[in-house]
Amino acid sequence: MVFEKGDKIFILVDCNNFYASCERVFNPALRGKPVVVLSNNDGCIVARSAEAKTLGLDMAAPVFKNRDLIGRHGIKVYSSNYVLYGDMSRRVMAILSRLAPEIEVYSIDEAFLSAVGMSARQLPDFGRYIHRAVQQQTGLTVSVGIAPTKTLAKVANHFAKRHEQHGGVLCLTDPAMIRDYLSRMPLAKIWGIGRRKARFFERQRIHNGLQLTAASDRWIKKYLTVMTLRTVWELRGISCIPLETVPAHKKGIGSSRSFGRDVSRLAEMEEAVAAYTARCAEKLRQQGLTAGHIQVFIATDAFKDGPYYENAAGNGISPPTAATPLLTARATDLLKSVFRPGLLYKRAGVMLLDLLPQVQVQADLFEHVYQNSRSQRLMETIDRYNRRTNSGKLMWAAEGMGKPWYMRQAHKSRRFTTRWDELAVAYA
DNA sequence: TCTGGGGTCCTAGGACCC
DNA sequence: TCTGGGGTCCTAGGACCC
Repeated sequence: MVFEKGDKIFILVDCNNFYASCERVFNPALRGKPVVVLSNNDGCIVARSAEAKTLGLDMAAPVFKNRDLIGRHGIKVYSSNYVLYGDMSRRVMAILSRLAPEIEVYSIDEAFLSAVGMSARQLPDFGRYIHRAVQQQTGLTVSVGIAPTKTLAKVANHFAKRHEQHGGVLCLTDPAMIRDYLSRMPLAKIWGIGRRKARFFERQRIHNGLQLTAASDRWIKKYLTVMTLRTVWELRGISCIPLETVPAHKKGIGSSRSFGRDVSRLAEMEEAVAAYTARCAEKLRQQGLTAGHIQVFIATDAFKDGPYYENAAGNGISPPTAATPLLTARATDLLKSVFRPGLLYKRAGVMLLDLLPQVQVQADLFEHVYQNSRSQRLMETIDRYNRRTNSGKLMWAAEGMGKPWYMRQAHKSRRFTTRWDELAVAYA
């Protein structure tokens, strides 16, 4: 049988331990050693090499609770280096785009591919070819899961990653084989079923993927959502989630961050909010969008004893804009309306909503074009400079200079692939 | 001392209308 | 004695994903 347009086959390619592997590609001294990468602010563990997993470090575990383990085993610790990971991701996606006719970049480290014009017998070979190509060209190892629905491709990928005998590639097209693997698939690991729903199913004596496929549609719709029903159909082999080769337009663009230390002064808070607004506005302009609504939120430390405060305020912006100074002025006003003196704040964020393409705004609001063009040219110039020099060197004075509230990043590696002065050095 | 950030989607419930 | 019901829009909150 040959898969043609209309026949569904999905190939999920997922990088193993992506962030930790990126660190290792440029630092051979890390081969075979346990490596972990931390979240922003050096708070939690967000990526672990195979060795680190074996030592018992959990995903999303706070670092401070694992200091002992990290010290005892000489585990190498890195702050997140998104410039490096983003660039490695682009390289992987470029390779995959050349290999398959259609690609959906699903996240920084995974993509779904289609397999049009290929026979069922060729699929495993194709999977192995992808595996080899990415390995040779980037030094990163991927797992490949192949199946008739996206959710089953995720299941295949799950086993390809964990069981060495598959060599990183598992093709699930045979119904008996699918049932066999589903019977060994823990519910909480199924795409779309989180911990919460898994617990619900356990109480109903449903313990694995195969049992879930046997549940009745009526029952699922009654107690859960249509989303869960879709997941169940996908597990039964009926494809409900199509390949999205064109990225959907964003509904909101946000930037939020925990502080390196508590912030209680309004002046410092204003700097942080200005900095987050500038970041959002930059992302906005990169995508050729403007925002018609802005939201600001601030929060105290949720982990501390005592009351937790989270306050948000939002407002419409007319006409919609992508100009940093305008957005910052609105954000500052909103901040003042929710800020309470005397509280120790730990986190703040800015969210831009009601996104509208820039061209549309100009067409609709003809009379504003002239007066906006100056600020638009300024924005373009700043963005171009920062992009070209790959730094955020041009910033707004409102962001402040010292940034005493800035997040901790004590273990950052170099930007090996995007900065000449940070290239890897090979010694003869 | 120390616990991420950026998204999506669905549902419930209130307001409002006819 | 008697107190509708259906549609729509909005928002807040929750679950989930990576």
